[in-house]
Amino acid sequence: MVQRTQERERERERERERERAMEGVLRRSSGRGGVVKEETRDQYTGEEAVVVKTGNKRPYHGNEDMKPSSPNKKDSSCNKQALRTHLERSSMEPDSIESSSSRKEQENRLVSARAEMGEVREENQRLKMHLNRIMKDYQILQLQFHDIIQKESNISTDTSNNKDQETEEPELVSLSLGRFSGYSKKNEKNKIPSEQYNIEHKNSEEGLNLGLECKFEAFKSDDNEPMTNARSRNSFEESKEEAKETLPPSKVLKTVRSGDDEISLLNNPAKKTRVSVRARCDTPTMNDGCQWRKYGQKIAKGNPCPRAYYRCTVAPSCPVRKQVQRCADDLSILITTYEGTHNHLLPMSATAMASTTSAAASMLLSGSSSSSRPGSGPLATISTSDNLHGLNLYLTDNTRSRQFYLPNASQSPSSFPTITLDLTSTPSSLSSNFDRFSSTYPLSYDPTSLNFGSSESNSMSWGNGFLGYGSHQPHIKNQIGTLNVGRTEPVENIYQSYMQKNPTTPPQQSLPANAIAAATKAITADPSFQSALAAALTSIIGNGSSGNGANQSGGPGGENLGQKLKRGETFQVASNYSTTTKGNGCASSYLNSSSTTSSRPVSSMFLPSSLPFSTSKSASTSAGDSREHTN
DNA sequence: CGCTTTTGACCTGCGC
DNA sequence: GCGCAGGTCAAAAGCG
Repeated sequence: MVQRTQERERERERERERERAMEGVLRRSSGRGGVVKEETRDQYTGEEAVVVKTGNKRPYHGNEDMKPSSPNKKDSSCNKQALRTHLERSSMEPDSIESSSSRKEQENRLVSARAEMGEVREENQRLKMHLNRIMKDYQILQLQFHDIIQKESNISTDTSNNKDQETEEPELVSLSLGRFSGYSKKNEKNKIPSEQYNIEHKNSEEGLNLGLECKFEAFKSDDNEPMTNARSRNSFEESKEEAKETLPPSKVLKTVRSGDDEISLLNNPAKKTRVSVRARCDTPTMNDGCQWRKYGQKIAKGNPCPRAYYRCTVAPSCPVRKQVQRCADDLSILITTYEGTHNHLLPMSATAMASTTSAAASMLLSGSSSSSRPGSGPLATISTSDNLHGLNLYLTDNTRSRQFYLPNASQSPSSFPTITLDLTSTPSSLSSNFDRFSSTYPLSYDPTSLNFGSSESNSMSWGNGFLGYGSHQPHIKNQIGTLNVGRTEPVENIYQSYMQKNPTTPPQQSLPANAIAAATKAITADPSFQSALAAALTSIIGNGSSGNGANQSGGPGGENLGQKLKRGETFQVASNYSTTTKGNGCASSYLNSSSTTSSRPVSSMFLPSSLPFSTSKSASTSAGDSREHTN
């Protein structure tokens, strides 16, 4: 009996010890677990919920441990449960050393989970900040858009008495935020109702597409649709007449053709503005978000590489086409020439590129439109490089003796005025300009974004309008500005610069970079661009074909794009964006500015970019999509 | 089976 | 008018 009693007492003591041990550990773990609980609660009730949701939306590249907090919380609760079970088991065992080690293990896990959650929370806060900035930018753009539309409506009301609608139509200028807006007859044809427009607008807002798409309907490249801009035609015929008065007939045409792209455009409806994108890419095509179907291939003269012809297949009637060809001089450079305007909703992944090319084309058109007025005097517009943030934009017009950028006609196959966005140049003085950009344009982050090729992919992709580095490129921490493969040093400089400016940004591998979206943003958000654009719009809308409207643009003493185009100057508009396959096929690029001279104040285009390279094995596919997506 | 790619033929514009 | 080059078409082949 005594022994029984003693045994019972011993058992009770053991149980008490177990309970004490359990309580102790649970107290400790509940201290950390409390955090978990609290965060769990916050996830559904507090501000953190938004943050967590935002994080959840982000497909986490690379580090799966950094996935949003809910899995971690789950893990934490599981850990707690496991800990309890483990402690119960271990308490049964006489060896307490083992249980203490396991406790430490559990504690370590808790600590690591907690740290991860903290990181996720910080990142989410940053994302929120970026989101807010983007929203502000969008609102600004929206206001400007409405102003332009109001001006347009007022002016069209004034002039409607004198001119019929047919004449007015080509004068219409519609600005859309990366979308096709329905402000013209043409859009009426396409039956894009205002509701749809609103939806698109809304989508743009939701999708934070800030790309400015300025469409000059007169030049809109809808196939088989003759331009009926009598007024413009008349104005240019007048120009010709003026030229004839002072020049021998043989020189007239030459002067006109070599002097003004717009004249060529307007006199030849078939001529369309093209936007050519040069980028380093080892893959056959650039994936930029749209669906394309190859309809032809030709060996062009002067280039051993065949030129491929693609047609947009997002909508059956979409007139947009593109040509893809490798540069003869540098086979690593892929030249993609876009032609036409999408007449359909673009996928989110395609809006950025579309917006950028549209913006570039619009710059061309706006510049030339305002410069087309003979005797208009010095045009007070912008120094292009300034306005475009140092993006390298080259204008090519093969009708002229001078040819820019593109070494031979085969690469600029037509007589269309072509803007080339050069994304291949060597960066220079990035950091000095980066500060401005980074302070103005928050880096956005979207891992689903812009893919340029991939370790497995043969295609370079522009996803979601964001350039992003693949998760499998953890060594690339951040790329702001130029995307440049194989130039890690400049990247580091940029990164350092950015870090100085944005100390809160962690050096994670996927630091946001949306080269195209940022390029568009930079182009469109820059005050000088806005003034230039406003000038162009004003000159078109407000002055019609008269030659007086050119002086309304921005900076005094400036020279507008069109005039420069007349002389065939090279414009630095394009982000020097390059991608190459490196190692496993991943490429990194960065945008940079190539203009650093003091005479040309540099406002470099710093395009925050991350470049996840798509992982499709197909030559024409990108990650997650069996079809090619390009813009 | 449907879609895409390939590829030779055809069309068109331009220069001589 | 002819030749050249760019661009497009469409049938055949390939692919999932």
